[in-house]
Amino acid sequence: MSMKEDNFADWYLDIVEKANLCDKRYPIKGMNVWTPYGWKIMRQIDSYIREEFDATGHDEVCFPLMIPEDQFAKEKDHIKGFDEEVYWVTHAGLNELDVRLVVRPTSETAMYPMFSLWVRSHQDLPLKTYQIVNTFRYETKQTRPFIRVREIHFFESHTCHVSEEDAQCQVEEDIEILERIARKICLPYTLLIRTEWDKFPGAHYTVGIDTSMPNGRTLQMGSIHHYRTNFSIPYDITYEDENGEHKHVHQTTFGMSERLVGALIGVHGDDQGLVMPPGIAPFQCVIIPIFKKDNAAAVAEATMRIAEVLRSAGIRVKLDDRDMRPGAKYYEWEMKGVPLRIELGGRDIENGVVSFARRDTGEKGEIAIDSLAPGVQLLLDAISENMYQKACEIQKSRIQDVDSVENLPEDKILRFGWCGCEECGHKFEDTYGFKILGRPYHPEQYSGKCIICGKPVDQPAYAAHTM
RNA sequence: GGGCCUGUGGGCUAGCUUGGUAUACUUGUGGCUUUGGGAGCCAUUGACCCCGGUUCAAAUCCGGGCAGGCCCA
Repeated sequence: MSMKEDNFADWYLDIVEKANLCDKRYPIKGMNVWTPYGWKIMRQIDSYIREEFDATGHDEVCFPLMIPEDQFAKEKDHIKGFDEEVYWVTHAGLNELDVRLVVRPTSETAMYPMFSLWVRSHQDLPLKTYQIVNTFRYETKQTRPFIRVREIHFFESHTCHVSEEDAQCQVEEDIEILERIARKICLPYTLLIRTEWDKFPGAHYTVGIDTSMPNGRTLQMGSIHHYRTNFSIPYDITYEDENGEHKHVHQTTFGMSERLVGALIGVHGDDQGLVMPPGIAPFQCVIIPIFKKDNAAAVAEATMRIAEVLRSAGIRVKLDDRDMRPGAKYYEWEMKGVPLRIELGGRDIENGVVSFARRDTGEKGEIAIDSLAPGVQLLLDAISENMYQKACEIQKSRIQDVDSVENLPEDKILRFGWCGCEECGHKFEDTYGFKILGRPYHPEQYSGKCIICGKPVDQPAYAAHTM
């Protein structure tokens, strides 16, 4: 039994520590320091997210961190949902503030009063914006790096549309973007419409994006919300249509966070450490020179040359020329999850090759120096594909159909019948300790009976223990 | 929300029951040496979470705080 499956909690913290992804010693619970390697990973993910959202017509913005209390409280469900987990600024200098300030837990209430100024005509729509900022939530539960923190590195897109249908199209576009991001990070996911009691406060509906972790629990990596006019009414976001009528906009949001980092650690890592998906690895390939006393200069020169060849082919390369034994470097870069290691020594130079080792499979081999860049690219693509397939298989194997409440498997995602009523839902959750993740966003082939009341249903529900 | 456990150099850790000079390994730094899977030798820096209490004396006992970890709802 591997450490990863056997004791996920210790394994996870060990990897975070040894790969040096963050420093947990900052003296505020749930607020960790992003150290260089961890931040490089986050930045790679952010860059790709930016690329995707820019390419689909979204504009990046950046709103203030603080929100006046009265502005925050306009949407009643929203304030109720966040009441117990926001940070308050109550003083400034020596004065107590007349209007307290909320430190944003998410930015709807910061943005929407401004949106009401920005949007006047149907020509201003759709309004598609996003920002990547830190948000704050006063978590009272146990915190864990990247997975449950109080200061959250957060992506959020916010859009306004002329109609519910238009907003619905935006949800569809978000799902396409999500698919590309998930491929890049090699993470499988499920899209489930959350229960009424678990949806985002103020939303018309919420689609949860979950992935499965090695301890059998699910981790929500993000969510997509359709707000209808639930926010545009209290925040008065209206436009004038072609006929001169004033109407409320329909809104959506898409949120993702640093949990993507937590997910990729958990899904891809092994007992040797992190395994980074090539798509977002800060270093896709590390080059390690193998010196001998008499060939040091020639080897150093050759490694610099191949590093340059790979770099100019657009590959993110680290040349590790530190004065250490090669074995020590292998262990270190394996821990950090670099997808491909390239070794170059006297023997390789003579043969006109470089030696490589794959992080995902451990496979070793050689690449002819003449076709270095295409050879490396081919390997990176193969690693990415292999990681994705492997993760998908594992995720699939964790979903289990159940048709009775007898002997529910504790470490599986349950697929079962639920009539959809709150009474049966709460009864199921409270009695068996699973959380209902929701019902599929994309309808599935299904016919069964509600596991509680026995009413026939044509769509399944999913439930699991969550991180 | 409820319960349990823990806090000692950068990391990991001994010592705590029974109060009295703080242990090992690792890392860091300087040097010599070495490089196809964690090399070796020498020298050296570096710690009892915070506040209060008990005591001649507290890492050790007591109370509170902060921080970390686990389990249950």
